[in-house]
Amino acid sequence: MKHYGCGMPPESKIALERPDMRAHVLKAALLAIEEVGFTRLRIRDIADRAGMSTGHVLYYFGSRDRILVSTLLMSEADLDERRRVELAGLDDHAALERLVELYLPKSAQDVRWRLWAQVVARPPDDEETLLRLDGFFRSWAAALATVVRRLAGLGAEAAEDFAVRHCRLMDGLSNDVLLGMPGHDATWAKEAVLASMRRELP
Amino acid sequence: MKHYGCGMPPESKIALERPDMRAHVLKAALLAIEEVGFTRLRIRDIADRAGMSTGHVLYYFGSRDRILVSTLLMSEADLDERRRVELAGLDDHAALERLVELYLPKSAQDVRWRLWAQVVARPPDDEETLLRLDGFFRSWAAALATVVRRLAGLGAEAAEDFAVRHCRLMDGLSNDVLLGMPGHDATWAKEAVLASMRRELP
DNA sequence: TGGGAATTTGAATGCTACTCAAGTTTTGAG
DNA sequence: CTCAAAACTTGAGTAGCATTCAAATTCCCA
Repeated sequence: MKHYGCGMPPESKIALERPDMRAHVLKAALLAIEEVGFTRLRIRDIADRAGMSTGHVLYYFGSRDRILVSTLLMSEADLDERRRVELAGLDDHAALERLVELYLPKSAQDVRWRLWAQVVARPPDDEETLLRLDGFFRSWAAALATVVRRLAGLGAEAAEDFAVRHCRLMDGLSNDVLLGMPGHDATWAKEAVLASMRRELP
Repeated sequence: MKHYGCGMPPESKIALERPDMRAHVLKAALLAIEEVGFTRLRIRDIADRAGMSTGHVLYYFGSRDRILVSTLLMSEADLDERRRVELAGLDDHAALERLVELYLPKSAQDVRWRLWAQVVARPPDDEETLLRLDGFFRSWAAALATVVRRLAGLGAEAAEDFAVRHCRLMDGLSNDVLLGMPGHDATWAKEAVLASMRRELP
């Protein structure tokens, strides 16, 4: 677990010397978002919680947007690991439901999903970051494909197609959860996905 | 076509007297976004193009966020009308494809979708605006349901379910288009949706 | 141990949303 | 028609934020 982000010192040639410091800042960022809320988040809030100055945070990450996308990458990496651990101990039926729960936002304030919304609204311009984000999506789809393959005896290709379509569906449903659309809470989203899955699975 | 937004003068009791003025500002906002780009958009850019002061724009709309959400509402209302007109002249098969084209973003810079991304990242807090946004979603789903009902002879309920699922799928795919994910352009998104639709339609 | 590179700071900069006091125009009651 | 209240309009002012930067400190290794 290292080297999440993409920032670098002004005229950099080589990434910074202390990846620990970067991870430390990103954890502070998560904490800050939870405490002050996403819309009120200032770099100052992150710096305070990381025990350093605002200038120093920007020295490592270059811009506010890069802090946020790096925080998302860390958050996805952590959840990727957590998913692996949790699903290993469940039977296929329970694993399917748990995967959906882990993927979807827990509420309109869900930090990981607020970060996604932020990144979609102000996308990074470097391809490497985009590919890393896509990698996490693929990891989710692969995990879902594995589960439904065993669960429904689908072929590899059919399972992959099913998985990708339903991950995209969850992305779409998440928009409404993030908007706080009346009646469209986390439970609604979960039921909608599972209903769609049951259409195709026996 | 009137009364798109939700802003009001400071201690308002009644909405502003000149809805024309509001529509005028919102058209200026669309123009400004196209010209200066979404990320660089300042209220000043909108005010200049509307031929008024920044203070006046804010007098009508209250905040930058409200301008943007109102612009989205206008954009959706226009597209709603345009969809109605265009689809009326097409056979069911062509209408299905055209509806998908109209719904999806045309590129990563698609103004309507950039507005959606912005609104999801900073959601409005008043329920009325949320319900109006939801109304446009429902309108899209209803239009799609009508087409597939005729096209595939589905029952009303099945068509509605099909339509809602595929609109959500398009929402999810749009995220990748907006991100500028390599290879995931407007054409990719369109093909992905149509492929999913063909799975269920004869 | 000396010096260059990396790190760290917080004050300065600059930009932008938002406020406001002061006018101008519109409206409608009488 | 009259005139005062309400609505409208302005641009200068305020405040808050991301970002820059010059200077100070620490680290590294030859």
